[in-house]
Amino acid sequence: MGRAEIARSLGLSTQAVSNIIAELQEDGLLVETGLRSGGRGLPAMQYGVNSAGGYALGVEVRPDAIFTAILDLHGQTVVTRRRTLKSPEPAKVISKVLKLRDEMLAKTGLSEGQLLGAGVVMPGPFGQTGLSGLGSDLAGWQSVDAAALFEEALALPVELSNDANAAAMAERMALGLSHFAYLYFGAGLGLGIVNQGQLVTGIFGNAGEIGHVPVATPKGPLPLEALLSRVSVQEHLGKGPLDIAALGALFAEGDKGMMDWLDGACAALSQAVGLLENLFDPQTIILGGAMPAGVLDYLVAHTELPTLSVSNRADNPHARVQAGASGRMTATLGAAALILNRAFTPQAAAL
Amino acid sequence: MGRAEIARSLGLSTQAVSNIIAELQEDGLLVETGLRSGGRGLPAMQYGVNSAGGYALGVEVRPDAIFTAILDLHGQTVVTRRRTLKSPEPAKVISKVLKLRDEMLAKTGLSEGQLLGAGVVMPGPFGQTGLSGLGSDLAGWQSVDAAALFEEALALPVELSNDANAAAMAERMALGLSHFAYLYFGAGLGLGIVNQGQLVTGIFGNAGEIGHVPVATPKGPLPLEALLSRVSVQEHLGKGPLDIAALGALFAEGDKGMMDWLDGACAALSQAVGLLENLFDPQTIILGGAMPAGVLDYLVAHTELPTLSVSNRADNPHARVQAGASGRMTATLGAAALILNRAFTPQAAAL
DNA sequence: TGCTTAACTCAACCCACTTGAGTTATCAAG
DNA sequence: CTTGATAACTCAAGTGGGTTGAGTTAAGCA
Repeated sequence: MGRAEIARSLGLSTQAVSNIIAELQEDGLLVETGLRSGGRGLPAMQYGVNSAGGYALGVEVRPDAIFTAILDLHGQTVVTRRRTLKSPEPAKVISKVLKLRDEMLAKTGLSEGQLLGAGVVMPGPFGQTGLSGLGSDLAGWQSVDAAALFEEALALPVELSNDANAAAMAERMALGLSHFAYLYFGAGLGLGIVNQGQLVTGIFGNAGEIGHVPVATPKGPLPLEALLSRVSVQEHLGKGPLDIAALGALFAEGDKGMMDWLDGACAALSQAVGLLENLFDPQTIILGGAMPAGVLDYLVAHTELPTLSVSNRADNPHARVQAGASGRMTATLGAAALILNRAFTPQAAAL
Repeated sequence: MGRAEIARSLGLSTQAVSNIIAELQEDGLLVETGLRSGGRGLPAMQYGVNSAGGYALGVEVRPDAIFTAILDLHGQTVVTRRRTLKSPEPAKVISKVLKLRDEMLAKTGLSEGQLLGAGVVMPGPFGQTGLSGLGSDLAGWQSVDAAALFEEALALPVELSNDANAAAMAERMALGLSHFAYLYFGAGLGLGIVNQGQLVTGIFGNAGEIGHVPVATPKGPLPLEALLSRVSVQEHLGKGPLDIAALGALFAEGDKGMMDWLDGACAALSQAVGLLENLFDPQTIILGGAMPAGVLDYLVAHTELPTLSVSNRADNPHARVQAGASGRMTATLGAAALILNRAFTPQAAAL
């Protein structure tokens, strides 16, 4: 955008914008991106964010592994790292994260000072809740203030979030949506809710625990997670743990068990879609996370969209359900996106 | 609060606060509320909002009636009016609303200029959706820009909302909660969701359509609204339309049909509570609206709270479910509260 | 009685932003 | 090719909402 255009959209004078641009340019956060073509008057000098003006660190802590990534200001992945973990004990996690950070900085030639902040993803729910002890929480972290711990160790501002919320914010950056629900395939099934561009986190950051919501099946009500999650495919197939590539291969060859599971998953998803649409009135519902892209696409294509829904309207410009980013690193990249999102969106302190 | 206290909590200098207070006092929005007692130093002059500094108009349009109210800046009801309506045709509604406003102004001796804005409540969902034509929407309003229409007719800023959201905001003012879900008994069952002090409205303002969410019953899944709403009591009792007083009387005398209905309602509410808690992680869930207070209290007392919930935690300072304001005017007062809420909370324009 | 504490005022200052006039580069009509 | 309209941009002076720091007042406490 040019100065005048920015000024109009911000309600400032062009002079003010000029001053601010000069400052940001000096700090290396903005770069000229060429002159505007066509139109009357003096051609406007265009500006854009300098992708190298700063970097965001993303950290995902899993029970058995740590994933890290660095994104630039354009949201492009600069470098990623994965490391297995013997035990998720806080002290070990912290030292491993520091090591991975240093490795990534060394490899890319970046300095610690160029990191704007760190997004940290950990399995929720946070604190002692009625869902604790179901295997989804992280041993040794129940009574630890994780955000403060990382903040001190990394000497960076930290945003703590669960996997689904982080992945949702990454998708928000990519698609520019303001209202959506994000169904995230992790160990179980997570949900990120974005309303007016802001995450709906709940009072303790535990919003979006959709996995335990019951859905109707021919055999009676079952938790959504029992029909729509990686664990549920694996149990349905009965071949033990399978990684994304293995699931993708089974899907590609049209494996009977897989297609069978998909039938049940589509039925469950259809109910979840109805629920989410009627509760949140989103622009769209996005599926993403640790699932093969083909499976996500199949779910999107074959899920029956409920008619009894506020989203069943003729003037809806978005697909009601769509596939987002897939793969194992989705949440890690989303963690870093939390920092970018914070840097780029205005926050009002609510009373 | 005194100047120094305000300055600290706002991060401004005392001088800046002094200047602003002087201005607000001149405009009649602030009044001195006496000196602080006890403590060292010069006793602080306390200030509070002048309840007579402005007034908010609340309008609720129903298929067969119009309710209006005026609240002062403390949220106190100044005057209310009800008028039946033969047809909810836009032109008739507008002229009736103007008449009611003038009546209320005349009765209280207020002037039009003292009204800060109007909150308007209409039955949702807004626009053509998959839930249209189910009897909940208002004839003649489907393709009308209601907000603009009221804005022009009343020459006031207008906030348009559905009944549940409006009632939720009224409750927010009263209880000072930042995260909660509000189950509102209207014709059907509405839901208002507040996260970080802001309403979760969805992209078209239709969020919170919980009435059609299925819940499990011994006879198979039924819409929540079929078990937990005024219509459902009436159908269960089979005595035709009953007003709040009649329902309250039946409840007081322990009517068999009523207690029977309450059993089913509690079971349904229990499931709804689990759903809302796991999706939103609220501080509390509030029941309110057009139901006798006794019935709301009974529901709160006898609903089994699900254990499999993120809200089932020892350190939760709030009751998980509680009763809010009951009665027929709840949403109307909530409409006016929308204006007060807007006046008192900072809004960040999201990109 | 005198010291400490704290709220508040006064007056000078600061800085982000606006205002208004002037400059430059492009398009389009004569 | 010339001329005028259009639009982005710069320069320099001005403005207002805020800060800063010193001084004033009134209460509690030793």
